[in-house]
Amino acid sequence: MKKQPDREEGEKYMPKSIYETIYRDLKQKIENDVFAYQELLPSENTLIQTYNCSRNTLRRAVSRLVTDGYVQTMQGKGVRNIYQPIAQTAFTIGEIETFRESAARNGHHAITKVLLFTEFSINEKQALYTGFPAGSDIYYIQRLHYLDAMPLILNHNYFLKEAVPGLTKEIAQNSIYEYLEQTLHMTIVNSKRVMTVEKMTEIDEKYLMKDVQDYNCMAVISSQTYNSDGICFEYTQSRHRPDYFRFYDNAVRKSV
Amino acid sequence: MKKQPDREEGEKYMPKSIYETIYRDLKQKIENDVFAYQELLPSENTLIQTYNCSRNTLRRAVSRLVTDGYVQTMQGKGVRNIYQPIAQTAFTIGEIETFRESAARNGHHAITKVLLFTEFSINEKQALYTGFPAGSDIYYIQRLHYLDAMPLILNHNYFLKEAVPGLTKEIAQNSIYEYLEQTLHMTIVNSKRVMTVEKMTEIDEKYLMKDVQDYNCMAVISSQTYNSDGICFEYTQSRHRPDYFRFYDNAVRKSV
DNA sequence: GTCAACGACTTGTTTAAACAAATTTTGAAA
DNA sequence: TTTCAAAATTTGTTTAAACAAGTCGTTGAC
Repeated sequence: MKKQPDREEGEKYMPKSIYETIYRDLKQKIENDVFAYQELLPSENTLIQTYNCSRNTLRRAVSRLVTDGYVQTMQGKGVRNIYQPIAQTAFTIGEIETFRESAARNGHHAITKVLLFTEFSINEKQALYTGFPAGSDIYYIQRLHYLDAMPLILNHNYFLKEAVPGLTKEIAQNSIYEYLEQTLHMTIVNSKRVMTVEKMTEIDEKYLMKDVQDYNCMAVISSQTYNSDGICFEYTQSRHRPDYFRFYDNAVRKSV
Repeated sequence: MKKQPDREEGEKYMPKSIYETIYRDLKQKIENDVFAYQELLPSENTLIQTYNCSRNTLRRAVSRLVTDGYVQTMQGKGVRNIYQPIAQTAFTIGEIETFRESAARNGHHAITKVLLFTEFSINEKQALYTGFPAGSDIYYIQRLHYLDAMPLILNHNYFLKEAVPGLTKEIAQNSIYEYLEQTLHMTIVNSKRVMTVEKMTEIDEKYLMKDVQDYNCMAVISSQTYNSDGICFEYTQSRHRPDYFRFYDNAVRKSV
């Protein structure tokens, strides 16, 4: 695995680094049962020969599998496969990906409906929970996300206007992130999220919970997203229909 | 930063690796505003001289800060501090830590009450959601966790008996994890978790939700925990009082 | 046969070096 | 002064090497 080919214009995605190529290959092998659950993967030395790479590069790939909860390393013993496929209800969160991407990945059909598209300036109260300084000009968008014709998520988006110029209702109806990345060439870096359970609002009731009996709460994910300039350009509150909400996570024990 | 001293018996914790020492030092400096929000940290070369370590070791420390959402690296520019302190409601999840540890870290007083301590064998139905093979002998424990005299969490613990021998009601009342680590010398490695919102049960109502108005849901975290032998020795369902539940997370955008 | 020591093999940590890629600074030319 | 190209500085990727530490099987002494 000596060199990676350059990526061409419009070409399908290809990992730009060796360790990521190896990571994806191992991950795919684990998902497809090439390595059995609870069995040891081939040793570092073996995999180094398989991929013809250096030890550091291989270890870098494996360490990502560890944080994904796919494998577990044991000093002196080896690397054990602890991956088990999960029964998916509607879709899986866990990375930064769009509703569309997430739906497609799980074989569903996604539609987005824009309920409200407007602009205003952040006041003192909003500054507290959005993290934007008071007085900032923002786009405020309410969007309803359908999965297979069923409304599942109500999003309240706040986009910093100076960081995301030219946003329109049409873009919001398709994919805002596609616009950010493809047109504005923005690079999304990370997203700080807080998950809570909140009581249903009238808007929730009207758009999401008509058919849902008994529940009076929503699963809420509030997030602040940063781009590669270190600017927090988005605050979003995602209100999920509770009976279809699942959030997956893997926690690795740090040395105590 | 040439060598780390050996850890002595009963000594207070000291990181056993150089990169972790650096990670902790930088983290603490960020939390204490030694580096201002949105400012660049000193460059790699500067920090290498500061800590007298190699570039790889320093970069390893910084990469943990990235996954923690503390900093953001920008090729050609530098490393930007994006840490902002969070207003904590009751406590923070995000790592594998005990209720006691979590409470203490946030300056609260924790009490645990054992509601039920029993043993049985897993049946077919339970095998589905616990992940234990049918027929496994397990301890089943119901525990109520109080924070500052307020009941917040109701835990349903399933411990694999052969992996966790000698568990008693007394241990459950104190700290099971302390028993696992100190007495059984077990090493906890990782924990796969799923977060959902579920309707309140009679038990929830009886123990947790007497004073809580209007909510009819619980925040539920179901987790499977693995030890260093690769054995899933624990399945736990944690049912949280919704108005005090917060789950923090930082998602890093992987190359798209 | 038992047990300890050794060696082989595993993953974990650290250093060093070279090159790539992105950005900023410098400085010379216009 | 402005402009542009080169140089310096920054982080990103990869290789190589050495040693540490944990596990396991073998061997040999008893």
